Amino acid sequence: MILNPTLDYSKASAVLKTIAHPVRLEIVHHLSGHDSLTVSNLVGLLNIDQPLVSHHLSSLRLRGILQANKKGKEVYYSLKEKNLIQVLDCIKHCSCNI
Amino acid sequence: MILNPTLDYSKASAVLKTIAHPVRLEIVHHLSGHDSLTVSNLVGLLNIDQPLVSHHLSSLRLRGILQANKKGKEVYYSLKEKNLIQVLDCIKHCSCNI
DNA sequence: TGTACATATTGATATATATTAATTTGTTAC
DNA sequence: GTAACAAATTAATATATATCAATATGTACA
Repeated sequence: MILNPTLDYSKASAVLKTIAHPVRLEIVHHLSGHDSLTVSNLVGLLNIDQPLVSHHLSSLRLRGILQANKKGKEVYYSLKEKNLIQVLDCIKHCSCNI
Repeated sequence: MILNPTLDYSKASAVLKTIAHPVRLEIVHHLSGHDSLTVSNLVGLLNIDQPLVSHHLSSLRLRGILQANKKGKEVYYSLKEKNLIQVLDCIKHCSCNI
């Protein structure tokens, strides 16, 4: 365990930038409450077009935040970077929803 | 105290987007360790041009993350949204600096 | 008043990101 | 094979953001 971590501003800002979008934030939020969800599941939950959901999913996956798991026709997405649950929770509890 | 807060994705993503930049993240980080700092202080710490520092400071101020306090020639900036310290700390402790 | 200093603003340009529509790929089951 | 479905990709366009250089504003003090 790292006791006195410092901040790599570039890396940290890249992660924040990736989740700093209403749709991607909602995706991460939904996935923090489920083990995994398919693209269709998310399309239903988010109520936006499938290609757009796929696009956001792929950018989240490319940056290592999600992981994809193909089973037949469906692709199951899950949160790879579990630490983000803590970050979301912190944001949720903060009144920083200015 | 709010016990079971939900997430306003638009607001939360706007806040995250604002701090999701290496320079602005570093500014917030420095200010989380000091009561307040002048623009010159920050120019020295960040080692980038003054107009660019001012520009980032003003965007952080406009979104309610920092507050400015003019004393003579100098402007003292401080963290208005103290909850962000917790968010930064969380990011720092997470291995989510992918 | 005028000079020096701290900070902010503007305009120009470059770059990144978001969104939509249309199409494609891949899988299952008939 | 082909129809139906799930998901991904592409291309086109719109929008937002970052950066730099130049300049402006505001304050203090000789």
